[in-house]
Amino acid sequence: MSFQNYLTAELEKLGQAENWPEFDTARAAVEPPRDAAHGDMATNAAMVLAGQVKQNPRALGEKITEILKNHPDVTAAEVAGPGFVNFRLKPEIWQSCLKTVLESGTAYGDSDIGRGRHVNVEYVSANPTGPLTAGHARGAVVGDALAALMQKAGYEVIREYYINDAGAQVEKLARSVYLRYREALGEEIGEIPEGHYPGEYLKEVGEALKNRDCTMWTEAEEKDWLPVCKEIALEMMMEEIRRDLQDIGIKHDVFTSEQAIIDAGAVDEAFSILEGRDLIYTGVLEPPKGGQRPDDWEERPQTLFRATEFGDDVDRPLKKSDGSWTYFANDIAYHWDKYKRTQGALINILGADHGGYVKRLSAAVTALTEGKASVECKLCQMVHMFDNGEPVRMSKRAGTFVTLRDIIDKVGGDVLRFIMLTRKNDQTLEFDFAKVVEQSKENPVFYVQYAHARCCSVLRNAVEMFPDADLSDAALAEANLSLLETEEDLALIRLMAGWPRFVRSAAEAAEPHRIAFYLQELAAAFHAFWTKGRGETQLRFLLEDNRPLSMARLALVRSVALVTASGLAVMGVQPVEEMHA
RNA sequence: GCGCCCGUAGCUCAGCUGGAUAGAGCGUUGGCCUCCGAAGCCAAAGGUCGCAGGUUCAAAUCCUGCCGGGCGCACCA
Repeated sequence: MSFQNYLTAELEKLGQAENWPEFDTARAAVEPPRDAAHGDMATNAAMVLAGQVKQNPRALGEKITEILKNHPDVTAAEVAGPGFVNFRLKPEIWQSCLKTVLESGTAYGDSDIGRGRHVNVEYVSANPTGPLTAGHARGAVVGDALAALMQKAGYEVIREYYINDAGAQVEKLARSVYLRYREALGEEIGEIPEGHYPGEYLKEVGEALKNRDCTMWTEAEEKDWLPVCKEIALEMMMEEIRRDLQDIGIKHDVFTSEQAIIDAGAVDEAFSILEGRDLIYTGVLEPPKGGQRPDDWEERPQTLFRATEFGDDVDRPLKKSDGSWTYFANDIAYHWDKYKRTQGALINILGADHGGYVKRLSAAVTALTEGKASVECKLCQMVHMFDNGEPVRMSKRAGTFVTLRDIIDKVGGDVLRFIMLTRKNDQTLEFDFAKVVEQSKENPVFYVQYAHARCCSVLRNAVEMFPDADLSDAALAEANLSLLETEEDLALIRLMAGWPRFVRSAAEAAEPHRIAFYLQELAAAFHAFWTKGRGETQLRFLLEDNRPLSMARLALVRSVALVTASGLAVMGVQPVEEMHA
């Protein structure tokens, strides 16, 4: 029985015995205290209940102390501060945690809080009009790590990519490709005109079209070559995007095409549902006040969705002036489709520049599903690129920007992934090409990997020292773990014992970056232990003349490696076993 | 003008969904290599948690209003 349940049950009894008024223990928690010096576990129950049952918190704390002391695993308990009850557990409780780690491997920390429920994580979803950039990289990593985290927490996860292959942007793309096609045929095209994508990356698309169709389209009209250019451009761009993603270990389960959603009539369907609920009307929007008023603003009636009824600031247009659907209308249909397919929660990972979009989207989802579902949008703030402290100049208009491919080539996927998770998603992130490959403690990637490598190194040395010993995880799990009784041993064990709790709360908060911070903390504790062993022989992992303790310490070291690997797996980073200069 | 996000040590950032004396890295100062990897560790100094109210046993955390910075603001995606 958990301490939480034990305590609530005992408090119920006490309440009856002492004739307390009605009380609620929901906010009474049993948790490890923030400061380990306070003990192994602590509860705020006395403070939560004091007001409800009209008793002095410290006096109530004394009674709770007695209750806890009766628990077989508790060795000591005391009231502290304003009414906390701190208590200590038998060392065996902690030591046995290592056995669990060794038996579970990297599955340690898995939980079932998701209870198999479905969650759809949509991420990247970059326009297929160019290569993925540094900004996309962040969303890609955050989304993928979140998906892995939810999986570890017991959710059934669908990883999805929405391809914006309809609308004006892809037509612009197609026209740009047509220019490159004519260029490939030897024509002098000069400067790429306004309203086209200037990037060099389209040259190879034009080239490919030339190689396939020769001069077939040179004399054709736009209505004939446009679909051709569009198709080949989309195909090649998506291929490149998939390849980039694959090279950082990202593979989506589902790619959904915006055009396919439209073609399937899903937009009409969603529209008529909303219309049936009287959520569509024709009206005139006010222009935005203040400095940002567009100069080409024309006041005219539009087909609007009553987003304001669901918390948005204004009602939102569903049709453009030419009568076609807006992006938003398509997106409503897409989310309706996604909801029907997913049968569960929807999470979108978006760039910060889409911040103004989330209210209308959740309004639409709430409206369509009649409140049965909602979409949670996580916004990733911008990534600022540096090289050794110098900002890397980027200009979208000139077509010069740092691509995901650049980063992979320069620092590799593991570094990229780790660094992208070293900030909370709504915090801007600095990415410095020079710093992220530095081999020192200020680089968290290195610091954590180094800890893992050191663990592996100890295990390699153990083979030398005890050639006849069975050092498999199963064997180490049977070591005499009660020998791990120093404060240093227990500190490390406590940290690892908290891993499952940590994973759960990170999953509940949908914050994968926390994993990176946990791993740094674990690495720090391990490095500290290591260094202490240099001075105090008894704190070394391997003691030639003390085989039982060595085996127990190996169980500890191996556990550190496994927990680290377990965390890195969520982040999608490969643990390294050796690092040499 | 409106909406969303951010404001915590000199700098870059955590802070486990309201808990005890607010933490880490860099930088500064001073220590630790006959011994498992010193690419590491230990210690010291450094804070009105942007400001002002409010909620309660308890606020960096929740609410309101300001101040400062970022992003966005019909028919783009």
